[in-house]
Amino acid sequence: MPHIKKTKNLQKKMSAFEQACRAAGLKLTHQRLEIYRELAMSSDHPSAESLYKRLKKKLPTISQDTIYRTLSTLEEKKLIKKVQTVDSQARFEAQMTQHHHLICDKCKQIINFQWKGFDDVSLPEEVAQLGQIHNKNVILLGICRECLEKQKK
Amino acid sequence: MPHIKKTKNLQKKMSAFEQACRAAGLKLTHQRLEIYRELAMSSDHPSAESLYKRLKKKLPTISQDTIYRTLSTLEEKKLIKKVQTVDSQARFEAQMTQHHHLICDKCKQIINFQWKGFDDVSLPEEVAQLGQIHNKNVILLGICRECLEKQKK
DNA sequence: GTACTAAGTCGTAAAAATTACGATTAATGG
DNA sequence: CCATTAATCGTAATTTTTACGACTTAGTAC
Repeated sequence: MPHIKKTKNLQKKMSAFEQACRAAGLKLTHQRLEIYRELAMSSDHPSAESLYKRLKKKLPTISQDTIYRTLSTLEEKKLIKKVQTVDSQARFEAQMTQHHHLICDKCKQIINFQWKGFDDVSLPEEVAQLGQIHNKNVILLGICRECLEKQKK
Repeated sequence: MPHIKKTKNLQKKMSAFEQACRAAGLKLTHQRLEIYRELAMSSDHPSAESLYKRLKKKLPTISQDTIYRTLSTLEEKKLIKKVQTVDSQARFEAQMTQHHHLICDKCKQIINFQWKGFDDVSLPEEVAQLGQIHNKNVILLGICRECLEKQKK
């Protein structure tokens, strides 16, 4: 029953999030929880704008300010991540475990993937000397499987 | 004499750029050439805004529209690159040879580096299957040497 | 050189994305 | 339950990017 598993997973994420908020001194407001829940449920790395649209269904009075402010405080506290893109809209994800991104040139979709082989390799000495590295990530640009299928038709 | 070498280098870049423009069917306007020259001379991956400011000294009447439009046509024709960042302003570079970026959390500087070992390694099968990959890049997040020195004081 | 034509530019303004503000509301610790 | 203080709302300002029509210029052919 994959659906139930997913639900349980979300519940786990939510309680971990509540813990983390308390640890960071952030109040557990309804809006903050809902913003995080929405983001944690999304696999498409939504922008602030699209989160706003999705959340208005549940919370019709929520303001854009709340979305933007909440996203940036959560990012500051390292509870969510801002994703590197070339587009003008910033995009976010709740997935905090080490992973990498493939960005589709056509549909602008962002796909997560793992690459343990890369994670394990250490930087060449001359690169390591550039500074103190906290994070090492791969970004692939190309065309996703979905868009390739469409092209065939 | 490093300065002369740099100048020669720039001249080379400029004539290569002129060739490329002709090949792409782009007219060689004064503004377009100056925008490219400014970008090619910059190693700090400037934003449209800062290019605008720098160029106004030489071309006081240049408009923002021209900068933005030129940058996006040049990017379309693959003569320059838009850099992936998490900040709200897009940033650009003229450096087209394969390289990677270190982004400093403190000063937001973007530093180029080479990593041939990474460039040569091929993607794991399960990653390659995600789509047609055109580009594979590393992004390091951390603190640059310069900012580390400052901290010590 | 002159004239033609399409592309490019300028000045201005609109649109899109993000951030700010004061009044009000709600969460937390006691 | 109360007080304190962070967080939210509604609205508006700011910042970043894109668009529009009039005008200018580069490229080309004569």
